[in-house]
Amino acid sequence: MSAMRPLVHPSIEDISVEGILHALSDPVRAAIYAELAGSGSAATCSNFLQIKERNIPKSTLSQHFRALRDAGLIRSERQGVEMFNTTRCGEIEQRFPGLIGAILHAHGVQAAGKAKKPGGKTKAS
Amino acid sequence: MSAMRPLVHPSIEDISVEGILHALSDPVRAAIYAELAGSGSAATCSNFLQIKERNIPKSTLSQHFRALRDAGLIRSERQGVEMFNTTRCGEIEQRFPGLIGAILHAHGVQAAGKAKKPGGKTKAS
DNA sequence: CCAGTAGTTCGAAACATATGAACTATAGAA
DNA sequence: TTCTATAGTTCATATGTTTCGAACTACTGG
Repeated sequence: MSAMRPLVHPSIEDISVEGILHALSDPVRAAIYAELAGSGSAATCSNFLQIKERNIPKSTLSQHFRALRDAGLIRSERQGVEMFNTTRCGEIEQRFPGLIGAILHAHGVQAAGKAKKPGGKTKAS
Repeated sequence: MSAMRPLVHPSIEDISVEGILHALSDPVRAAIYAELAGSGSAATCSNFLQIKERNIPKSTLSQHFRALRDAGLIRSERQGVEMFNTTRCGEIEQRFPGLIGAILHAHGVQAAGKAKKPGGKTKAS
């Protein structure tokens, strides 16, 4: 029982901004996506069992990859026993120019800031 | 009982990309924010009781404004019995250049697309 | 002080997310 | 072919988040 659904990728027109933002608003998914986009090459799920100094259970990782796929951010293809995941940056750039670049850049800025002052807090109003 | 907490705005350094993306991944909040950013002027909560052809209950609206405020996207100030809300676009642009612009632009692209083909769907793979 | 308006808080229901255990899918060895 | 190992998925459930009506607070002008 409980068949394994075939992989579904939304067509480019069905990709929504809300979906993209939601998918990338999770720190683990953002890190996975940044890594995939940065390397420019394909990677398997289990390359990310350790990320951001955390251990992610593989069931959770699987869900994260599904979220990225459903949002239209990545394309996943089975090759033997593994899954190869690549970003769909190019397509998304066509539809929403500058979006992915700005988000990745912002994540970079934030990471750089954290590295400089590890525990820094300033007053809020 | 149940005092009313004073308004809190995160300082610019405590604003996170994840927080911004999460706040703007909700269609209602995205619409509110786009409106605020587009007009460039202040607006009260109840200006948005109708938005995107939906009626939003005011308790829900209040939570949405809180989410935007906590994410650092807007600044709210009480003036008499009303709240005046303005975006913090300028500050965020300093910290995360291009981010807000790209998101607002993407929302614009998406709205334009929807207007053209109201029920259009294409094949998924 | 009273009534009216703007927004907030509370509590419960509806929805979403994370994770261990059990599963499917594939490859290669025996 | 059957057995074993590896990679990922699904399911059940516990935990967290979101929504929204009802009741509240805060302020203003009689």
